[in-house]
Amino acid sequence: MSPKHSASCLVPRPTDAELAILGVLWDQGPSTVREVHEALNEEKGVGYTTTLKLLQKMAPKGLVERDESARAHIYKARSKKVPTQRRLVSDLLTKAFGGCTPSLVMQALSAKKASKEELAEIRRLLDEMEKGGRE
Amino acid sequence: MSPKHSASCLVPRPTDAELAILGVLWDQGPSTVREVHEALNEEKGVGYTTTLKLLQKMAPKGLVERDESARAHIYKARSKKVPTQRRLVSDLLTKAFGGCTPSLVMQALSAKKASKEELAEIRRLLDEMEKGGRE
DNA sequence: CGACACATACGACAACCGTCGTATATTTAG
DNA sequence: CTAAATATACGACGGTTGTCGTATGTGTCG
Repeated sequence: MSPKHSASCLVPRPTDAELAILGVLWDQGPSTVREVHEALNEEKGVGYTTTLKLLQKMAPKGLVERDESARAHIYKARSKKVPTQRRLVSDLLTKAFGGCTPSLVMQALSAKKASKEELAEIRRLLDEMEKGGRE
Repeated sequence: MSPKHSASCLVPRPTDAELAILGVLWDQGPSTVREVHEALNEEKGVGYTTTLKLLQKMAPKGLVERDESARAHIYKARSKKVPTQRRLVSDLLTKAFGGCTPSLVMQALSAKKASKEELAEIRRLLDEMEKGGRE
């Protein structure tokens, strides 16, 4: 039993709005409030102070950290992308699928038709998975 | 473009507690409040009136419907299992994975190690998927 | 210097979620 | 018939979310 994963248990599950912000930080790397805000507002129009407040609330939660050395504080994602994704999907798996992975995968595939390339990639994942850890 | 899916767009996304209740209704079929409550309380202890209120709030949302002909009202899931699952996973796909299905599948597989049988089943799904709708 | 742009801080707020207590009506047991 | 059990109705509340307005401090440019 590797003491690796489990990632971040103290960090709460990000809400939708928080996830959108994290997405920007994951994409762009450390950013000022304004940078986050503008990247976000390409999609939906929300006030600048809203983004600011969101970021401020996310810091004590451990979702982001900030560097206040400059006048415009720099925010940086603290919860990493992959563990967060894994956590969210794991949550959904237990809460909505009773832990049945194939069922979730099936719904994922039928929710959005995957391209031929994507299907091939998933197949490759299965191969690696079977080669690697055996149950 | 088949006018099939899209399922229920008026129905709001069920919250965690609502999803737990829907799970019971999907399993047991139409049930009284007490039946739902007791099935739910195998896991976690919550007051009877809490379950009652939840169900009452879910009715106007369209998540459940109720038959008040008997003294003990009978509640019945109105949002079906598979479309709801699909909706939830589709939501997660866009909000947390940028629509990249293989990434979601990969995280799903590494979140909970799937058994050999499950992996085989997923493979079967992929076969069917490739045989069926081509993009 | 003075005015304006821009940064953070922070209180307020409406909506929602899950929780429960209590009131009230109805059935059932004795 | 009366009392206990059981059902629904519903108000209330503490916590969270996402939204914003406003106050205030700090650069910058003419």
